[in-house]
Amino acid sequence: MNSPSFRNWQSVQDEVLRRIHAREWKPGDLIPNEADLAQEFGCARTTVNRALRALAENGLLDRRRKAGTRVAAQPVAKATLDIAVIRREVEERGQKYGYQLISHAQAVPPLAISAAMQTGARDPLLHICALHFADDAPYALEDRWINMHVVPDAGGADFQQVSANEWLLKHAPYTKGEIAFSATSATANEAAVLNCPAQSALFVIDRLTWDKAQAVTKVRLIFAPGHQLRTLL
Amino acid sequence: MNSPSFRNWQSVQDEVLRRIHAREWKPGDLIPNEADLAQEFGCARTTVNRALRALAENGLLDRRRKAGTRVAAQPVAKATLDIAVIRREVEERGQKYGYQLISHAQAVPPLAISAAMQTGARDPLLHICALHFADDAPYALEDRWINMHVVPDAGGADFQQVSANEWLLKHAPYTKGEIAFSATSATANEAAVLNCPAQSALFVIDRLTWDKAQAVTKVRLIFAPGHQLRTLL
DNA sequence: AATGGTTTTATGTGCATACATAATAGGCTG
DNA sequence: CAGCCTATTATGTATGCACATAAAACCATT
Repeated sequence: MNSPSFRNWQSVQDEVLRRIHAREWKPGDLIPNEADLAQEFGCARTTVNRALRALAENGLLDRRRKAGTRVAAQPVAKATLDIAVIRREVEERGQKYGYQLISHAQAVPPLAISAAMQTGARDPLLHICALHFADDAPYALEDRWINMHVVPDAGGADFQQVSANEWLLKHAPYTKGEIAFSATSATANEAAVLNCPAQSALFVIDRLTWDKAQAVTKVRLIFAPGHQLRTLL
Repeated sequence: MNSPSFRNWQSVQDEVLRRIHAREWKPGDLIPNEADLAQEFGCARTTVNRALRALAENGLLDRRRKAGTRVAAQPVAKATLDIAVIRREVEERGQKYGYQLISHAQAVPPLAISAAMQTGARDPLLHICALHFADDAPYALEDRWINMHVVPDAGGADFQQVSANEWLLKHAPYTKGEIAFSATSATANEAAVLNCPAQSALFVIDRLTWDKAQAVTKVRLIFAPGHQLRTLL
């Protein structure tokens, strides 16, 4: 059986994947180098490189210069979550999106907030609370602090109509951010707003975004009971 | 100001990022085509392509043949989570890892499990419960079902010593999987094992992996209170 | 045997060129 | 004007070549 010739990087990738799954190359194994594979597959080294690089980005291969390429011993599953605007998230489930502003004011934030955002302990920030609906049922509660020094325009925005979630994406660019997922027990207030029993276990997303060295906004999204965030591996 | 010449794809990427952040190219805008950019930057089109492709993979650009490249209107934040083996997760926090098997038996699973795994309603599966520790405190509770038709070797494995979590990664390859994050309220049993009050809000990861068309394993990881899953954007 | 410098090697990247492919735009025909 | 066909265009990718770079392996010196 002479090599059936793999002429594009996708098919090279598929063949490498096949060998990994078939355990011809086991976790931890060193695989042949690019030049050899290229010859075996009857294609250019660039093509093999492209395929292997893609697999390495997905965490299935470990590559190091000179040391060579080996099958990842512990294939760190890279779950790529798409965190979209809430409106889109709801609409993509085929539900009707609704939005209601709860409060909107300048205030000096709790220390935990100003510390995380690295703003002065007495600097006022714009504080916004809003509720997102899916088919008229509460979907998520948004509790957000905005650094007005970084986003001065936010003062003039009409958060009755457009959610801060959406407005910021369009008007406030960020260079980096961090995101955390956790669970929280519903406070009396949260339970009332989300229309669920107090103490319910709720799924939470905390996000903090930065523009260079300045914090742009910190937001906590608390989802109604039963919410799941899913993705494929 | 003559172009300072961007000679590698990283610097091209940086420059494109700068323009996006500086709003020279706003969300939704069509940006110049690869050939033009290549000329402007004084590099080959291949290099520009590499840079733009990487940005598109990160969701910052939308590219379509002939239609061109535009800045993503709603930069769907792609959070890439690294789901590692629990032992590594704990050790990377600088804590001591511990593991204890709770139960290990063949049993006919609840309907919800056999349905999700698409096994026969009366087919027995291998059921494993175990507890992971960090610095001697309960860290996560693992509740797992294994399809022994797909992983026959699992019968002989010593799950007293090695966690199923780890054993499977090494011995059972999978071709695809799904993962879901949510919150749950601690049952009396869970509370006892995790050493926390009943009704505590707990963070949960559900994972189901497949080898081709057959389910390999379905696992629920319930974390001790306060657990956060974090990543950078 | 420890040390430090040099060679070797596998991956990483850039470039010029060619062709493939998707999708729009434009033109032709009825 | 609707419908179909064709030309155009931007991205996608394969190739051969060259050189860059990291890191392991080797060797010589002390």
